Amino acid sequence: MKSASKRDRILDTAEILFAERGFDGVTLRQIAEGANVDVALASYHFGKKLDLFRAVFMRRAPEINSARREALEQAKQAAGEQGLTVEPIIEAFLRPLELAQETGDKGWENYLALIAYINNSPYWGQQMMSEAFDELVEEFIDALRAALPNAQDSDLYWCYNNLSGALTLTFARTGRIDHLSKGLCRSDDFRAAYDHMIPFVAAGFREVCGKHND
Amino acid sequence: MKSASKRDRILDTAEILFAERGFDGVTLRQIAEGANVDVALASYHFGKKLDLFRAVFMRRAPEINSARREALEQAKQAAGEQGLTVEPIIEAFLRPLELAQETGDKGWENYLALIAYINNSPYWGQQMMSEAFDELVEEFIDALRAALPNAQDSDLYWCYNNLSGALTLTFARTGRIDHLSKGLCRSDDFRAAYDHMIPFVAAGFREVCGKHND
DNA sequence: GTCTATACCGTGATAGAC
DNA sequence: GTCTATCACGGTATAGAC
Repeated sequence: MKSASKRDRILDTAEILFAERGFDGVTLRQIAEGANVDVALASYHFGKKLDLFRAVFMRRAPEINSARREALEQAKQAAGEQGLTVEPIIEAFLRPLELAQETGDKGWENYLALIAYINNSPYWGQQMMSEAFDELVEEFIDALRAALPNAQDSDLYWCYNNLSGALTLTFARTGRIDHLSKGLCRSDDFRAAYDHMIPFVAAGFREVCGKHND
Repeated sequence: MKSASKRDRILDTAEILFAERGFDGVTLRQIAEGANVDVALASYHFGKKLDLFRAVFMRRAPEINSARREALEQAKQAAGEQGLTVEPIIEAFLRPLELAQETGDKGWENYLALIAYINNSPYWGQQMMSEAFDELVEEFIDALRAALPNAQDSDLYWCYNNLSGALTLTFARTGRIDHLSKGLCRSDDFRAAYDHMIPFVAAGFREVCGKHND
């Protein structure tokens, strides 16, 4: 937290703190202290506190979107003529997030926790999440619609809601599952989380959206 | 917000505000104003701000736990000899929450949003959620273990994690699904949410935890 | 352009007087 | 059981140094 530009250090520190304590739980002074810069520098670069928050949130969103888009494209290629099925679509939506962990980049882990905070916040949730991710989510819904031709649209969206909730709780890494399972599961084990989430979610989609398909 | 005792008015107002803005997003002065009491009265009754927060969170937890426990008991009765299957267990876990909406009690809706906030917060999450709900969750895990005799324990807990995330995102009523679905789904329509969540989650459990059962 | 020091003024939580 | 007073801390604007 010394080598990067001051502007980046502010973003990095803010990311950590916002992820941990939310928007209101963090002060600009804490961020400045963590980034080793003057209090006023955040305002200089980003304007109001909320603008800094948005800047942190929007910074990494495009990277997630392209990684997911690329994974979906590759899955389409691999599927070829017969078209995509549910499982690889879900896989393409989730697996790119695993890389965030594998690279050992703490910044990414914090960023995912920040998504969890925003996605579950009635106050910030709708507006920011939609702005950052809805366009890409629509592409995945389209793919799912094609894979589940008898699905009603409302069913698809409700199923996506289930997926989104399960995913972002994992992002939050609250440690609750560690305690509940007496150490059997660790909430920071993204690999295990996705290994269980993908078949879980795929089965859910098929059950709810594939009924008239039997 | 005038008839109840001042102590209750503080709890009710705090519940609304904490649900909307989280712990740090709310001030004691706002709570006092909303409850029409003096600023210091909250401290008198509850001690520190965090103690008030805990009091709000712990107030309704036992009611949820008994409603769920009772629903599980009834499902067991109904199943009789052959024992419970997955679906009615999930149903018993989720349907009691629907009553919160049907009674039109805004307090309950706010309380559920508060659960969403806590469940997805790395900072408050593990400790408070576990204290309030883990004992009962273990009873449901036990029931699921019996219904899915070939399941590994870690699989059960990961699946519960998916359930928990999907459920609490619904609690949060962020309005995102409204926007994403262009009005087709409404995030405050708990009935529809559970109608889709129950088969979704049940299928997920069977898929992940029933594999060796085929 | 990038950054620091400082000052402002409103609001925060809380202790102690009433 | 209630209200007041206090004081630290909040975000932000500004003036000017590098």
